[in-house]
Amino acid sequence: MSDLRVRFAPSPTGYLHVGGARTALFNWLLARKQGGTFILRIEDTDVERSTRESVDAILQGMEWLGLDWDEGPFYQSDSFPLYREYVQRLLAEGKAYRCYCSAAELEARRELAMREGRKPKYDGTCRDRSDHPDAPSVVRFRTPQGGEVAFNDLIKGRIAFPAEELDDLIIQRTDGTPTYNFCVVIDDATMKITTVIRGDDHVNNTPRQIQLYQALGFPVPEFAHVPMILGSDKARLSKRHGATSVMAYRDMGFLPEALINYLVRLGWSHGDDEIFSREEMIQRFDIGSVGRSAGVFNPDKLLWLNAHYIKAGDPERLADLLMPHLTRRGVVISNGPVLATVVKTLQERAQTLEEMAERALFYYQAPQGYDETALAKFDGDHLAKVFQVVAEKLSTTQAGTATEFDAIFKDICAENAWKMPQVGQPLRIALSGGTQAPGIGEIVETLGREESVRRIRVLSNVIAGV
RNA sequence: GUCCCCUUCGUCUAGCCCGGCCCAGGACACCGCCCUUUCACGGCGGCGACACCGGUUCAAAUCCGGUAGGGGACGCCA
Repeated sequence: MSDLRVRFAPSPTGYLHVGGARTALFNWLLARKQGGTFILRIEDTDVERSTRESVDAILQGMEWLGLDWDEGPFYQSDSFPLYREYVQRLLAEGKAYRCYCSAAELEARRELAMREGRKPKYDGTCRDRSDHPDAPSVVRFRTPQGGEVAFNDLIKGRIAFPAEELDDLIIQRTDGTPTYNFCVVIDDATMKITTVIRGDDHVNNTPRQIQLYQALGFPVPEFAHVPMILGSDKARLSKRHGATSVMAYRDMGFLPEALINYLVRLGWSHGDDEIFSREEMIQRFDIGSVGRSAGVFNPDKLLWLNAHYIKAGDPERLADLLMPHLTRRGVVISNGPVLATVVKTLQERAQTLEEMAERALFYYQAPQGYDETALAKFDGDHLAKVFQVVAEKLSTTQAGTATEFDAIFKDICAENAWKMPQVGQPLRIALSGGTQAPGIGEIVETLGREESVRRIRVLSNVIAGV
């Protein structure tokens, strides 16, 4: 056990995306490695955009990935009174003040500053006013001026900002609700977070948060800013690069362990290792080994990892995970082969569960049509002969395993002076409708002799024009 | 515009802190060959990078300086 306390703090304005998932993963990994505490906090201070659906989607994503939290989920919206209290305190101590500038005025000044090439920061209009007009106001933090604010980032090293860069940020809106930068500080402090691991896009917020910690008399935690994830064009990853939602990957037939493995290697490495079990990840993870530069999301590598985990996966579990993909295709498996045995014949041939479902279809639905061009490579007489011989052999044999069936097909080849492809291809077409399928011995074993013979006779009749 | 960050194969990265073992290693993708009962799996091989310029040094991917490029932030969003 250690006193390390980390948190993942998403805002519920959408689903859990891969970037957030990776941040959550790094937090989780560090907590598990050090025996610390992983806290889940929902940052819903933006009442306008936060939704219950998003919260559910995020929790669902976390659960699917197996990122379990020790405390929470906590909702910032439950702590509004607490934030108010701290705002009052800063106000009373003169560390914050009321600002009566309207949003429109501010916007205009920002634009002007921008156009004149100046930093668009708040000009301090209300910083020292002593009147108290009866008008709507926000509360601003009186940020300390002079010197620099620096911190030692666990990933990026020392980062320093001149204090002049920091303006008086709003900590409480006109409607009385607190703003993000203020809430995180209060929450991280009261939740005794020791290490803040979050996205790169927060580095600029860090110095102002540090000033807030100091003004409030809280100890400053450590920070680790993880680089962003980019799309193939090196722009921030977004929907136009493909799926970004964690759950979308589940629906596309990815295994959670594949996504996790992919994500942990995006920005972090341990020598030349590529495959990590959950335990290995926890054992080897080290926040200091996270790279400093942004990384491009590479779907091909994810696919490769997924194929790896499908190959290595337990057929029973895979069968369970495959079910929804089959159901979506209207497949009823009750009258067909046991799904786990079907899975075994497909594990080496599918990169995703979706692909596996597609390839599994023929086991449960006899071919409605046949690959004509593949069939055309053989003449009718040959086909008729092969089907006749095989059907006969199959209906009389005692064989039951793929190996035994394959031996039978070899014998048939020898007896008739046929090459294996001359027998294998026609059979595959009769059994599955096409040429891309498992070995014929495997198919016969899982389909069963009876059904196999039936399918062979059906094609045989089709060819004979019956 | 200002501030902050980043820069090794197409991509993820090892190496960089503690210069020589690196004419730079692994993985994905791609190409070729092999295996083969189709499709895959697998095996073997190939292609392919230290952003640029200068400095320090006997020696630099590794240290220093600059340039360029990319990204992020600048909100009564988080």
